[in-house]
This record gives sequence, structure tokens and C-alpha cells, in this order.
Amino acid sequence: MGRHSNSVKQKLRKGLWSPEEDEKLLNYITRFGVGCWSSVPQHAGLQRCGKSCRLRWINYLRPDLKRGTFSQQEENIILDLHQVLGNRWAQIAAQLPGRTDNEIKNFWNSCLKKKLMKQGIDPNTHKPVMDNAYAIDKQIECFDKESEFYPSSSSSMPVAVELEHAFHINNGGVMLSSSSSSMETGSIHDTYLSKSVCDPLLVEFKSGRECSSNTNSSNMNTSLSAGFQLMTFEGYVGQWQHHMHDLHVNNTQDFNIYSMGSLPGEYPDVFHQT
DNA sequence: AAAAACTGCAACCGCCAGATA
DNA sequence: CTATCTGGCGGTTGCAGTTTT
Repeated sequence: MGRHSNSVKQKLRKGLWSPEEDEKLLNYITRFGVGCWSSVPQHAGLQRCGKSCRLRWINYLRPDLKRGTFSQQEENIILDLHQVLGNRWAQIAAQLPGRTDNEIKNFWNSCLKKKLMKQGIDPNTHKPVMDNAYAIDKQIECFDKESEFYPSSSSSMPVAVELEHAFHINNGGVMLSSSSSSMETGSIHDTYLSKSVCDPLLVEFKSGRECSSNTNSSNMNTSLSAGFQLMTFEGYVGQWQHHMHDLHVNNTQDFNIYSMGSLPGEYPDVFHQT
């Protein structure tokens, strides 16, 4: 209670502000300054809650507001700050005189976000997007069929296996083991640049999905590869990033590898090696 | 010309933390 | 210490204007 007691007492206006209301609020704040917002409506003769008055002042009536389209410089600042601060709009706004958090938030949601996605950049991480749900489903579909286990490759060796080599070599066998002979990192990168490849972890990942919906523990054990245990979805994505880094692949899009980053919560359980 | 879809933005809502009674 | 109030914040909604069909 308490918090909304005023709105119960008298019918408060909602929605867009009329020019008359703006004038009343502007006059009041100009005369008395910003103080206790809860008392502003009464003193200014407004049928609004104090919170609404505050918002109207901050986002619209304040004399130091800039308005108008964002400059390229402002856009760059927002992008840079968002990369560091995330959705802390108030903190971002603090670095842009004359701009409000609401304004920046709207600009981000309606414009910048789309712009980044068009460029293939994940607006949340500011890193290149290397995945999509369709690709993942296709890949799972691929694993469902034994005969199509490995996608086509110019190499005689199945791509997934070759990547396993690469991971083995570059991680000292930490992530995935391989019984075959070694290959050099450089050649892996050169060979598979711009090729569609399978995600070698997806086998484990897919097993995990099946297991997570299966309460029978013995089934779970048989589905698990030796030495693998459940890990979170985020963990899975992290593993992939490590792989790419270890392969000296800066632009993961070159590999056209499908990760799971855009599906938070959808596939909650995957595996990693113990 | 009209309807539907899209877009941008203003405003609201719920939550939280700090201040105060 | 607890309850209440207030301001601040980020997420979301709703609406008006614009564009597309």
C-alpha cells in the first residue's frame, strides 16, 4: 500500500501530456526548482503522479535536452559504452550531455541493435554472430542420420574428425581426444577456412539434450561419452570460443561453424570433458 | 484509396535501494 | 528493526505517424 495511495484518492491522468500540462509543470519547476516530486502535482495543479511529472521533466521538458537525431560521434560513443556497460542506460546517458537514458534506450532498441545485427554482430556481446537456430537444427538433423554424420568435405577425412585433431593438438587433448596422427594448426585453419564444418562437440551436446529429458540414469550413463559430464549451455558456448581461440581463428564466421549462442535456455544441458 | 504492417518514441510498470519515520 | 515513502532504473507497452501492400 502507501505507494499508490495517492492514485487511489483521486483519479490521476495517464497517457500523453497535453501542452497545458507541460506548461504547468514547466512553470512550477522553473519557479521552485526540482524538489520533492510527490508534492509537485498538487502544487503545480496537475492530475498526475509525481513519478509521471519527474519523467516528463527529465525526458522532455528539461531545458538542457538536445533532441534530434544522434550524430555519428554519439552513435560511436553509445556503441563503445554499451560494449562495456551493457544495458546501463543511465550510465551511458551520463556520458552524453543532453541525452536521456530513455532516448538512448529507444535509439538502441529501434536502430543500433538492428544495425549491428545486419553487420552480423551480436548486439549483446558485440562479437560476430556465428550461429542461428536453423543451422543448429540442421546440424542435429545431420547427426540423426548415421550416413550423413559428416558433411561433405574436399578432404578424405571427415571434417568433424579433422577438427577433433585440431582441438586435440591445440588443447593438448584437453577438450577432445583423438587417436589419429597430428596436424598442424596452420594447415587446419587454411584447409577449413570458408567451409561448412560439423561441431565436434555437438555429438556430446545432442546426447546431453536427450539425457536431460530422460530420468533413467542408466540410459544416461550409456549415452554419455566416457569422461564427460553435464555443463550449462553457457559453458558450451564458452568452450567453442576457446576452441576458436586455440585454432587462431579470429573471425569464426570464416569457419561457418554453428554454435548455440543465440538460444539461451533452449538447450540447457550439454557435456564437457572432466 | 484503404487496410495492414511497420517504426519510433513517449510513457508506464515493476522492482530495487536508500532515506526516513 | 520494521514499515513506508521516494527516486531511479531498465524493460515493456501502446499509440501515432509512416510505409507497404
